Amino acid sequence: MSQNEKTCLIRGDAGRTVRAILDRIGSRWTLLIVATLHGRRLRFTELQQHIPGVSQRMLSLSLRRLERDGLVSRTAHAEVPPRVEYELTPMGQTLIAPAITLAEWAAEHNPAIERSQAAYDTRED
Amino acid sequence: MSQNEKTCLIRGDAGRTVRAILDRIGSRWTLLIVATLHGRRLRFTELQQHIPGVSQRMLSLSLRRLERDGLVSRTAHAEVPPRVEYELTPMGQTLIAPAITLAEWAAEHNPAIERSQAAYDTRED
DNA sequence: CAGTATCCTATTCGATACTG
DNA sequence: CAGTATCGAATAGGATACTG
Repeated sequence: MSQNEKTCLIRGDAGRTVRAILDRIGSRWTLLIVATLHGRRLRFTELQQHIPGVSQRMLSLSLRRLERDGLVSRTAHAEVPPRVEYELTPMGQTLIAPAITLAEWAAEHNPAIERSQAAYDTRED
Repeated sequence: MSQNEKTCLIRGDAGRTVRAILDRIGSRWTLLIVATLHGRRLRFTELQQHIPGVSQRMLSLSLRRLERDGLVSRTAHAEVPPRVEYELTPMGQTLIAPAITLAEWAAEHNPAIERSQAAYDTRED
């Protein structure tokens, strides 16, 4: 299968799928949460401490969405005070690899992108 | 390098980079434009025809951002009526592979995600 | 043809306060 | 501890009209 055919995954019928995924992982905190949960289970407060800047509200909303998508599992222990633990589901773990691919691209090309932006902006001034 | 170390690409200092990238490709039309330009150069109107639902405004804004990032090049021919052609830069072409990786993940797991969502929603009713 | 400008709506997100 | 509710600011995005 050529790369050009594969590109249809983004453009074609599956394109709606890709948009649906990007609507999720494109959300500010989602990918960060998945990466933070990689290889361990954490409580709500622990997650919040590992992810600087996330508000209770956004952490809650993002976790609920990830749970609904079946990427993260939520385990509430019947204790006082309450204890809730989050971890990646098997499907959630499969997202790690593509996420890393994207991250490596980002890390590799970011310097060039920033140079391009700077050049563009000085031209436009 | 272990996958756990690589995950730091998402969480660590490079994490800001990843967010910067996601702020771009996470934008509704960006990835679609890149995929549409894969292997060919197209004019503004042609792009609009290939990407159903995109408004002039969003196509323009997205192209300007991609151009600023150095992922797309814009060539204006000095003619009447004006003719402007867009194509991927070499760096823009390197984005195709990671995008496909993500798209393949999306295509493969979307059925399971939709089942999970349906199950979650009926539970919550 | 290839845009930009303007207006308006919807969604996202942060801050704060409150609860089982 | 682990959230939800509410409010307001910022941003994204669509529709329409106008221009070099």
